[in-house]
Amino acid sequence: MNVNSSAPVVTRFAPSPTGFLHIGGARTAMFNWLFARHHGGKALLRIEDTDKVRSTQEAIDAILEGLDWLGLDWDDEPVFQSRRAERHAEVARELLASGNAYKCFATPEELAEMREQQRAEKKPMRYDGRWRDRDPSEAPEGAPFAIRLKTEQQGKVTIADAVQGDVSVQNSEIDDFILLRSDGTPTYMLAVVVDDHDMGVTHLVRGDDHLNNAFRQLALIRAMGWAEPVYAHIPLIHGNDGAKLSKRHGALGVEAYRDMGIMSDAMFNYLLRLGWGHGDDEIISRAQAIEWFDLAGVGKSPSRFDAKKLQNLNGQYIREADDSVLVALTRPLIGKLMERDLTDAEGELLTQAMPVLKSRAKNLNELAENSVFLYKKRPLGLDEKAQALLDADARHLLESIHSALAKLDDWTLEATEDCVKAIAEAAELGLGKLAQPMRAALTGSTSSPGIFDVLVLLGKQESLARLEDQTK
RNA sequence: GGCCCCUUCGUCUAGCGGUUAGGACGCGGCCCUUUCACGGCUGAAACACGGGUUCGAUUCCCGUAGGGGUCACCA
Repeated sequence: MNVNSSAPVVTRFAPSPTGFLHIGGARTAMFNWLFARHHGGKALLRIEDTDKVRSTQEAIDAILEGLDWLGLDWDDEPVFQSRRAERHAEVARELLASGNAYKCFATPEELAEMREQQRAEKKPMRYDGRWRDRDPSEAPEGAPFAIRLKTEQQGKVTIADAVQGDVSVQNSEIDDFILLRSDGTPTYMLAVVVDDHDMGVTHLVRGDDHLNNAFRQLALIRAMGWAEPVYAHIPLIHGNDGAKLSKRHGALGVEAYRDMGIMSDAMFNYLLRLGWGHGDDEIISRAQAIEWFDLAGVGKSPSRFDAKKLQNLNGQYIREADDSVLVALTRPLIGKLMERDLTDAEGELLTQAMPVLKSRAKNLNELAENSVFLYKKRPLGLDEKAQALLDADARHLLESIHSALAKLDDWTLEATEDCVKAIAEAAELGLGKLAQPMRAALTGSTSSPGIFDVLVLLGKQESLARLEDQTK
């Protein structure tokens, strides 16, 4: 039945460029890519830009960029569906010649009326086959016509879906749909089937909103006598309210998550685990994903997008990432916050600070924000909490800390810590009593990496100066 | 409305006839602690319902309910 199942795997991702690459599309792209890579096959890209009105170049760029950000690469050149209209029409004509399709002279108005009546009678709304057996000569001379597929009317079809299992539909449910419009342009149904065939696609991995279409497409494939692909209809991703993810329900473009400071690897991992599982594994690298991915692991029920979990995953990826990678990603963000580029020396400082910075951020933007204290110009502006912390007592303490620290020759974690602890003991105060004012003075805020890390990172001169700024 | 699909903690999932129903996020508690995080330990939390089949159902079958998808000369 599935003629192609033993052939080398070819998958395709076929977005229509009417907007950005949203989460659902991104995951579909990933699954196609993963499946092809797992089997050592090809992953192809096709831009379904036949809707001239809604398709835009900006959308094409956004989609390409989104895929690239996710680390998905494609074999061969992308196919643009709009450029293949002539081939689509050729197939329609072939079907007409072989008697598998026929001319339909019904006008759009006439069909609208038909549907209206069906609705009124509460009957299923579908083309009633009024031109199926009529002779074209009955039509007015030179009248425009559409070409419809002559579909099977008896029995039923079943698709052995790799995700959904066997799905059957009565043939009577499938009407004679249009292949070629009266203006000679191909419909989506024709275009997909022809392109998938011509591109040699063996496995169709797509959202299950296409499950119903599969039956129509299969009818067309059989009429042409072409090899049947394996279908894999993956459940949709729902928004937090359980409805299909749409722009209204927070279906953001993939680049929005990038701008939120999500790392590509984290996004990839999160999307992978949305609808697909491999035992108890949560953190899965790309390489591991390619090795493990299969259609059997794809769940049948829709899943909801959970931003909290994405954030958590992102935090884990940040903690595990190489400092150099994080520096490269964060440096431009800091530049934006500072409204100037970092110097090389400042970049070097970021590298040194990264180990103590990265466990405190769940996204790259936060990481950048938490880093700026390193580069702020004196005297530092203090945030509200820091301000409140520095009362007269605290400022006095800062004075003694400053003078003690000033005497240190050895500006290390150990030396500074010993020094401050000695002061705390002498004053019979907890370390926190000293550390918080110091933090306020040194970073301008009440939270930061360990205070001795800050001291060492800032260096003796800058640290003492910042402390002194707040003794007054 | 017709047709199709789905249903394990709030969420993502493991499970594929016999388990104290496991993990992760989130939530609560405790510990660590100079803040914030990290980390460690720990607690609450699920098989939608009703019938079968079976010695035994979360697991297989059938209904019910709920949810979703789809019904264009859009893609």
